[in-house]
Amino acid sequence: MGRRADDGWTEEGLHVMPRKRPAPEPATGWLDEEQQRAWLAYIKVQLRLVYEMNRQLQADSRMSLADWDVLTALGASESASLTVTALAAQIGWERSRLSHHAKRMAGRGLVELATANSDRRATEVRLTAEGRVTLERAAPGHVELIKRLFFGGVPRELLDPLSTALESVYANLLAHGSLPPPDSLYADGAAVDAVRGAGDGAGAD
Amino acid sequence: MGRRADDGWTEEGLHVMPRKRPAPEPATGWLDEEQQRAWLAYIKVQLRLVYEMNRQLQADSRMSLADWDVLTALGASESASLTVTALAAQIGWERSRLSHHAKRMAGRGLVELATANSDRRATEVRLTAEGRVTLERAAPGHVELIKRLFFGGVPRELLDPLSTALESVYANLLAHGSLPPPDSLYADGAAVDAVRGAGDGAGAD
DNA sequence: GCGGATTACGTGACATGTCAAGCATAAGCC
DNA sequence: GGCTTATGCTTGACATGTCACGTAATCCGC
Repeated sequence: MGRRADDGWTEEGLHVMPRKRPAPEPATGWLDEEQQRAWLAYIKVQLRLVYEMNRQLQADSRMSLADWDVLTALGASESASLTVTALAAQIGWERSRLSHHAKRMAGRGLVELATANSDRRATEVRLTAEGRVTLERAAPGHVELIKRLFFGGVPRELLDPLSTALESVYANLLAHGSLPPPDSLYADGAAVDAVRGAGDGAGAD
Repeated sequence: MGRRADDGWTEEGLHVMPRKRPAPEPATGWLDEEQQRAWLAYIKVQLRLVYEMNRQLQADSRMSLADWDVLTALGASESASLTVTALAAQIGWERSRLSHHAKRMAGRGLVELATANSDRRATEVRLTAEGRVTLERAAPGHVELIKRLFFGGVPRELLDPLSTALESVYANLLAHGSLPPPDSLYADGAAVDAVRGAGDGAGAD
C-alpha cells in the first residue's frame, strides 16, 4: 500500500457538475448541489478509508486488505474451510483471483489448499493454525481503526440516518445495477458477500 | 473490471462483532449493533459501486476508473495540462503510479507527456484532442450512472444527513488518520484531492 | 558559482488482478 | 456404458500498482 493525501483536498477537479452551466437540473444533466455535496463526501471518505485500512493492516499484521477479507470469511465459517467458489462468492471476488491469491497465501502459510472429498473437482481453502492466529491478532487493531476513523466522526444521532441512506442506496444498486457475471459464478440464490467485516470471534488484546 | 455479486449478500462472514460475546461495548471492543449496521451498509455500497463504475466506463468508453480520474482532473485544469506531481496530488495517487499509467495512456493517445519549460525536472501531462473527446463522450454516461445507482436510492430528506455524516467522517479521518507519505510528496498545504468527480464541462448528450 | 540538500521523475522487480482458455470430474440422458 | 454438458478450478499472458532506488535539475548558503 502506499498512497497519501496530505491534509485536505480541494474541491476543484472533483467537479461533478459543469463549470459553467447554471441549469437547475436537466433531469438527465449534472448533479445538483445537494447531490454533489454528498457525492464528494462519499468519494473522499472511500478513498481515504481504503488507504488507512490497507496501511494499518500492512503495518500491524503484514497483511493486505485482500488477505483480511479471505481470513475473515474463513474464520467465520464453522469448519474454517470453504471451497473456492463459496469463498469467492462470500467475499465477492472472481474465482480466478481467489485461486491466485489463495496460492500465495498458502505459500505464506496462512491457508492450505486441498481437493475436497465430496467433489473431486472442488478445492477447499482451509485456515491453518497460523492463519487463525494471524487473524485473531489482527482483528482487534482493525476494529479499533474502524471505530476510531469511521465512527469516531459520526454523531450518534446521525448513525441511523446514515445506515438508512446507505441501505437504500444498496437496495437501489441491486435493483438497477447491471452485473452480467464475469464468469458464470453465483447460481441463482447463491449467498454472495460477507466482506471486510471487522473482527472475528476471539482475538482482542 | 469483472467481478460479480449476484443478487444479495449474506450478513454472515461480514461479522463485525464477535459471534458469541454479549458485551455491550467494551470501549475497545467490537462494533455495537448500530455501528455494525452502518458499517455493513457502507462496505456493501462501496464494493458494489466501484464495480459498477468500472464496468460502465469500460463498456461505454473503453476506459478504466483510473483513466477517468486522470482525464477528469486534466479536463478540469485550465490548461488541460498538469505536472505529474500536481496531477498525482489532485487524484490522490503516488507519482510512480501515475508515471506508469500516464505512459500507457500516452500510448493510447489520450494524453501526451512533455518536459516542462519552466522546470526541466518536471513532466507535463497534457490532455490530447482525442483525450478530451473521449472524456466528453464518457462524462454524461458516468454522471447518469451515479444519479441512477447512487442517488436513485437516496430519499431527498436523507441527502442532507448523509452528506453531514460523511463529512464528519472525513473530517475525523483527516484528524486521526495516520498517513506517513509513501514518498515525500505533498509539501505542507498542497491541495490534494479532486477525485472521480462525475462529469466535466461540456459533454452532455 | 561550487557542493550538498531537495525536488521531480523514471525504472525495474515484483505483487496483484483480469481475461480467455484449458483440464478434470460430475451430471444427465439414451 | 458412452456421449454431451455443466461445473469447479487452475493457468498463462498481460494490465496495473507498489516499493525501493537511481538520475537529473533546482535551490541554498557561502
